[in-house]
Amino acid sequence: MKEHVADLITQALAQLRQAEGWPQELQPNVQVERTRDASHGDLASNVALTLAKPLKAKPRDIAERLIAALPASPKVAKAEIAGPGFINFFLSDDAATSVVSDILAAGERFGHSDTGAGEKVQVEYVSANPTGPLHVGHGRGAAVGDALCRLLAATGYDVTREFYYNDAGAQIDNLARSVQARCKGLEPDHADWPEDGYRGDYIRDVAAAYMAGETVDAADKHVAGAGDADDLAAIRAFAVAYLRREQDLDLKAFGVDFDVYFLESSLYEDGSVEAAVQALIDSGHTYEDGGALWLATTNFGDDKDRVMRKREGGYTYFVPDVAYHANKWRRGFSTVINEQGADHHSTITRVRAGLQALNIGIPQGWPDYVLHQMVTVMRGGEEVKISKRAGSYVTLRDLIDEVGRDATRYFLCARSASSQLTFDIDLAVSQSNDNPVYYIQYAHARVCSVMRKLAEQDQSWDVEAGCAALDRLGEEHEKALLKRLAAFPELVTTAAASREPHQIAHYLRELAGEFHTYYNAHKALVDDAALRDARLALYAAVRQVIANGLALLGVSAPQEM
RNA sequence: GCGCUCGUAGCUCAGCUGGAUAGAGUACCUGGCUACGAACCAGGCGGUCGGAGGUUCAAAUCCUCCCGAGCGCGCCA
Repeated sequence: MKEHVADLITQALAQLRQAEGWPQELQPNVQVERTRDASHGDLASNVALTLAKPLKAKPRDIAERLIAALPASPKVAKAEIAGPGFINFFLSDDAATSVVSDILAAGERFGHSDTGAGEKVQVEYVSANPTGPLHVGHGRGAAVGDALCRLLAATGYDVTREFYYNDAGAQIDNLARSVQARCKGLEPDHADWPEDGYRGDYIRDVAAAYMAGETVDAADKHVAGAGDADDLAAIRAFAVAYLRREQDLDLKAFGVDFDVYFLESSLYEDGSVEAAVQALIDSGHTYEDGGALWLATTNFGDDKDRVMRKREGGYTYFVPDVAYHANKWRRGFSTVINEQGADHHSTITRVRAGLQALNIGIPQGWPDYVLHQMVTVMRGGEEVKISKRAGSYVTLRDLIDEVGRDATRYFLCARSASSQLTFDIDLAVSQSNDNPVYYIQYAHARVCSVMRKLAEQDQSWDVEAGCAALDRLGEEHEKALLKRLAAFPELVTTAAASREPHQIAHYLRELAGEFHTYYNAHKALVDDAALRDARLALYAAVRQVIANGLALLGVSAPQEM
């Protein structure tokens, strides 16, 4: 509809270039937007305002001529000048109500598009180190990353979801030593406890399982506890498998899946790290200093050069990271989005610099990043920091157990990722009008309930009858709903393009609110059969869009609550 | 000190990427179930958009400088 109106304006402009002698080179970018205020019509354009300067004329005069030159359209009832020179368009009744039949015809695909044209996109998210349970921060990454994948898939991209396991670094050695210490009965405050060891209670659980000879199934591996407290390699393998399993269970409970689990260790095993190092050396951007090998990332915009190989030997984390991203590029992902906590933002410049240094055709600014800020958890007006399981932070499992999957997912992706998030447990668990998740789900359940009621009254309704009677919709509340519903497809497109799932959450709150208002103002089950059919069609359309929107967030749409 | 993010109603946050009178929820006050589900609705109260300049027809939005908050700034990952 936006395109249609923009097209009308463009035609009017073309005519005025002829009739009024307006300059041929006058080719403004015609913008048409949905209005916020119903008194401003359905769509509005600011072209006249942008033309005022080049034409040296008053915006309102220009608007007047444009309106006079607009071709007639069955979709537009009227166009009028408003304010400083806006042109407001009021849709015809047919054009406004047609969205209902569109929605009911498209079903769960309404709002979906082929914008992405099948382009391969990879989203890497969560990527937690296998050194402990997932915490709230990982939960935010999981909720945002998953919603992002759903948005991209809905807009026609071929999405690969990937989880990167940092299973090869010093922290894993630290994990192994921590578990070993527990195997030997040491407590974190003991003099022989490893420096910077992991102190959480879960380490004790891992040690106990190892000593008891339990078998852990994680991914495609089966690892049995050897029960030998002196076998560090065995402890290490067992601990990693154990914690991976725990994380997998957390993610499963959260309803988050991945297509690829990529192991950092595999980059060492298959020679990718060595190959990347050699390629960087060959690029001429490396040098030796102080016994270490450096990459001159300052050649690519970094504020200081970075160490690749330490004086004592061994590569820094940065090197496999470059190898990993080169691997992503070679797998054909023209777009890669890394969803991470903002505390890792400093790696962005250096990874991109490393990829530029490789000189294998990777564009500058590749890959994309979506960074989420910290989450603080509140309960009873106070910040919660302690978790029984982890010893130091609130785990994702704690949250899911306490407030449920739907509320957790909704709260974690309902805010813009770039803002710090306060997760209010009291609000999330409240089954009352305080809780936006239930508010939205309730709107969906309400429509289902009305449909059930209809069946109880032994009456029937179908899409065809509803769509045939749409001209009966004319109440202000109905117009508002129609307008809101019509905005959904472009919302999905812009939310995907700007990588902002929270836009969907915000939209759903508004749609649900308008539906509840309408529901209270007008009954659907009226004696006038045609009016009833039309209103039920609108109900069904609202239900469909709520279901589709919630699906993009990974939140369920219950039939009853 | 440098970099990234943020600062909007008492509180939690939107603000469609520069548009019209800055919006929701919550809290507080007032009303509405003999009702297609009250997990709901209607009304009221509440703002120098952190501050100051600048850009232009138009700035919460873009630029500069301050103030404040969070996160980074390792031969850790």
